[in-house]
Amino acid sequence: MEAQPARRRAERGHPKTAEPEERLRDYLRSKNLRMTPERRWVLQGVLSRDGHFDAEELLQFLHRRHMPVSRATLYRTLDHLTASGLVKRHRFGQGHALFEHIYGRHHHDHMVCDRCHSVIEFMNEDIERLQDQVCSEHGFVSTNHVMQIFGICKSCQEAEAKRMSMATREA
Amino acid sequence: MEAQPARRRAERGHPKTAEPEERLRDYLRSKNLRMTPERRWVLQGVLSRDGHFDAEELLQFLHRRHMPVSRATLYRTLDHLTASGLVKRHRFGQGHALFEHIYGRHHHDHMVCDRCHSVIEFMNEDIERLQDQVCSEHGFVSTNHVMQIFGICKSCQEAEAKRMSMATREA
DNA sequence: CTCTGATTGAGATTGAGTCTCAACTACAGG
DNA sequence: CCTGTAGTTGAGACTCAATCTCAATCAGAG
Repeated sequence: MEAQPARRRAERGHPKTAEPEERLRDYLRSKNLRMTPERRWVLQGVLSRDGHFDAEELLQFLHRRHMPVSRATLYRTLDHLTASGLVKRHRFGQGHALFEHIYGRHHHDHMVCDRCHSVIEFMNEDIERLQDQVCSEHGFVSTNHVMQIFGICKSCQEAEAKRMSMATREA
Repeated sequence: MEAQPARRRAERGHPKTAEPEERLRDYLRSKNLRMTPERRWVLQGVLSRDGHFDAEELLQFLHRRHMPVSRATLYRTLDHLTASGLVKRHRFGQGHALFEHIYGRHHHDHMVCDRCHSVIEFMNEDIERLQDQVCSEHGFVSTNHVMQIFGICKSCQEAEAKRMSMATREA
């Protein structure tokens, strides 16, 4: 919320990973952990992905890019990235977890289509405020929340409507 | 929302499972599925549990009560109960799914304590209304939603505060 | 440069949940 | 009350995301 020091301005042109890497390093240091090439690679991979991805997908991506990280290390690093607030882990109904990097992004919630599994992001200040209110009513200190609305997205509804009208015409 | 037929009134004294069983039966019939002892047992077990439970726990409970349902059948039946709107499935962070029966209960959301894993239920009309509003803004038809707030509950905060003050006194 | 405790990866392991299939059974229709 | 058939069950095999093991390796403070 405070004004950025002038020094920050000079960094604008830097590679996108420089600052988050610094943040990861700080986190690691605070836990007596070490920066390693593998952790750097995972961070890079995570930042390069838009939207939601799963661990397997990221693993493939890293291998294609000649950043050979083992599955074990990938999961371990995703835990650290989550703990350091650079990444968020989701569980949308299906089996496995999905991740998204939240560095430099605003908080948002999700609508998930039960048909096509597409994900719509949204954010509503009023809801957020009410959530805080509910928490304080219960003396609960919130560190995080998820809100997922499941249903049918607009285009799936339209597809459905079209299919219905076709069927009716035939009869 | 309509007035109940007079016939309903006479059922007040019936065992708690009679009406939900009817509802399950209707659902099964609509899908060309059959009512079986196993499905009845699972329904009974589910209704007898307050709050959240996992599949394994329910399995043990049923076996103790001499209602020997296999793991496969339990999962299959929980799917049907979920589809018929008698049960809700949750995934609070941890690995496995938790269930709760929602027959005769009002919709509610959850706060989950990261320390002690206790779950606080809450319900806020304003939030619900805003969610509907967000959906209609996106032409999204919602069938279901989950909202989970993670953080530290009141009693864990107090425990923490006490521990801190002890530590300080020592130094 | 050295030493120590953190880190890594291959592969084994876990565990929730699903699948298979032969034996069984609910129930609609005689 | 039978009978036929299509749905149901359970033991155990299987899946697959995620975690664990442990010997070899390495980061980084001093």
